Amino acid sequence: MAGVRRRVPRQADVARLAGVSQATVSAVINGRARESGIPEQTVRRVEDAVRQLGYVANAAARSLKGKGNRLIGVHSFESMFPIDQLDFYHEFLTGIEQQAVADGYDLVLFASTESADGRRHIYRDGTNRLALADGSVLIGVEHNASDLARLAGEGYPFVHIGRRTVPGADISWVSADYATATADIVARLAGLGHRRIGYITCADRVDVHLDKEAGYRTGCAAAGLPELMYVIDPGHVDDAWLDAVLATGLTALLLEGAEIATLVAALLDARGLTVPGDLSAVVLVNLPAVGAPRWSSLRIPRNEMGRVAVKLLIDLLADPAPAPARHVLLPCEQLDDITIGPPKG
Amino acid sequence: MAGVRRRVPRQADVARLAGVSQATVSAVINGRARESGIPEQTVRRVEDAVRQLGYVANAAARSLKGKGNRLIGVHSFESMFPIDQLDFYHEFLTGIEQQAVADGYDLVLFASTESADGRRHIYRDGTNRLALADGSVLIGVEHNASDLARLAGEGYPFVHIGRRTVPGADISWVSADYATATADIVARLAGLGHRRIGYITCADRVDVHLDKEAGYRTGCAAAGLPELMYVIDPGHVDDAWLDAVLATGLTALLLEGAEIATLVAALLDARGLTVPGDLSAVVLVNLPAVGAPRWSSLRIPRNEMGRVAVKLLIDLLADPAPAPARHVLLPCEQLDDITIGPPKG
DNA sequence: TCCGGTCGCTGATACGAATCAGGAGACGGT
DNA sequence: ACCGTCTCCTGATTCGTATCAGCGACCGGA
Repeated sequence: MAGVRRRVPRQADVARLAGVSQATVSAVINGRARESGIPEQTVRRVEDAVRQLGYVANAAARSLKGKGNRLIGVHSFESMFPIDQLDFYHEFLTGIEQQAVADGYDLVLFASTESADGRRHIYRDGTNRLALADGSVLIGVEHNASDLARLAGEGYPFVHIGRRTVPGADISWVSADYATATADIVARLAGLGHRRIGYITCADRVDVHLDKEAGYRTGCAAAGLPELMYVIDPGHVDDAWLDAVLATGLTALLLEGAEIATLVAALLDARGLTVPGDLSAVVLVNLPAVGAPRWSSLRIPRNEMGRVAVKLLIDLLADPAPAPARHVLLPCEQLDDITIGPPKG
Repeated sequence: MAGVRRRVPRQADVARLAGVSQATVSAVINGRARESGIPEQTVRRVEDAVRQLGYVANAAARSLKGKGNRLIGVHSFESMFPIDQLDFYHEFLTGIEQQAVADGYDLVLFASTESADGRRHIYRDGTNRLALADGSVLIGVEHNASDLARLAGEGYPFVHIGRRTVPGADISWVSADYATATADIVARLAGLGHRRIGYITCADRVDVHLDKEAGYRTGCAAAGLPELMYVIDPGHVDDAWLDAVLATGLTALLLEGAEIATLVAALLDARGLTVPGDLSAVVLVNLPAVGAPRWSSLRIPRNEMGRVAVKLLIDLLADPAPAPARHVLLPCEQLDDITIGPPKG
């Protein structure tokens, strides 16, 4: 850092240098020069002064006046770059960044809101730090319904990545169309001749799980198949449980997540059962590269979700009137067919 | 965003409800009640009013009043979340985020500065968007010396990740101690009996490469070994080249990067030579999980570099006087020994 | 009775940018 | 000479919060 650390220049400094008033500087900077009847020559003088001083508008002052500062917040309810979830946030962020680049926005990653337990809060010490940004994209499997409701109640513009329903609040979100994807998979299996398709899920279900469940039901109904749902506690699944499940004559399995898939894969393996030889299987999430069986799965369009969330948010920002919440469902591809086959026997 | 958009309450509203002045509300909210001599009873009245109205401090007004935004910028000279460089930025960002969390800062990822060619600039239209943040961390293998010099000249506080020397400017940076690590590896190989240790590098060397080169020279000098440097153009390396190199009696190789390592590995493989049986090899970068030979390599402490960069920046921010640039070298571990062995024969 | 000293607050002001009402000066018309 | 109009700009005010100087009331001591 060479040289003297001069005070950050303000509009007043620019004005002094250009020999005009602060109000004129503001007009020029905000492109209101023409309509304010400021001649080209003065505009140039101001612009030169801006360049010479390296003036940049103070974000706080700008948003205090109710103006945007081309800043989009990104808030997650846990650390954004955790080692063990590298892929998870990364893909969303990629999409978010791409769209921000395209629209000329910068991103604010809210990190200051983390409390001692590692959770992140929207409201902290009575302040809503998100207010610094023009609007925010919220991501997170976890969520704090009351914070979300409060944020929506304040009229703060935000878009949630992942479907979220909060009683009493209408929230804009972008989600993957799990329901349709799941129903399609059921249809596909039914088309191959499967008559008894099971769905294994976990006990603490949030919105995203409910979507898949609904899709499963729809798919079964459409194909005239029975619903065979198994709500399990991953800690208490053993051979006996598998026996009971297989005894019902299942020929195909949908599995809610990577953890469940890993568990079931181990049990099947111990039993000497093969996939898809003995049983077809599809996992309803993006599988991590390691630590999960290599089964057919869904491709959740995380990059697109990030992009669309930002696009949607910018739409909301452009609309000065309080617009109704908007919801976007993005199609969810089914990834390869390696563990889908005809029913055995 | 449902419902009536009622005005967000301010301190004045709280004050009216509690029957005190706005200044009193401010004092209570900022924990200055005791020192301002406000009795417990009044504090409670104010707190009740805060709860009743759901008052939340306006972050913009707050930081307008204070001097900083508690915003740290992160600028890279290319897209921050590129698919093909996932690991590269990710680890730095992890460290940066961790330290930001620890110190209660938020991060601004500058995305708006990207031009059509995908490069990112500090100065756009003559203005410096980085000024939005209190200070910034710059990352990037590429760099624009004149932009850096200008930024330093303006007195803008920043820390570069990776050693950078720019003529005429004194730049704070955090780097890995490549020189020591490289010298150590040479010493280690010499200790195993190697007498002819080669160093293969590329033509367009920047600061980081020069550090390793210096370390190599130091190591050779300390062990009394000859310097055997090969500056190659990755596009023009073939069997003939390998013949020439091997003819000099090399028993160990240091390789500048993953690309060079991959290339040499292919040539050795074609020749039926094994590592470390025929030749010991160490790569002087973090190797990617795929697309490179699994050779011994350096572990570049990217996470720590990110953390220390933020810490250093916050130090600089805390110091109102123009501090001299500061430089930090972090130790660089050598990762496993799988391709290091005694010289053949 | 008057002075000095807390206590418990309040009023005024500053932060930096946006906005609006208005004003000085030039110019043309009568 | 006077009015109206147009051009080009300025002063004053606003946003919500933090902070500081200071003020009235009350109390104890002389």
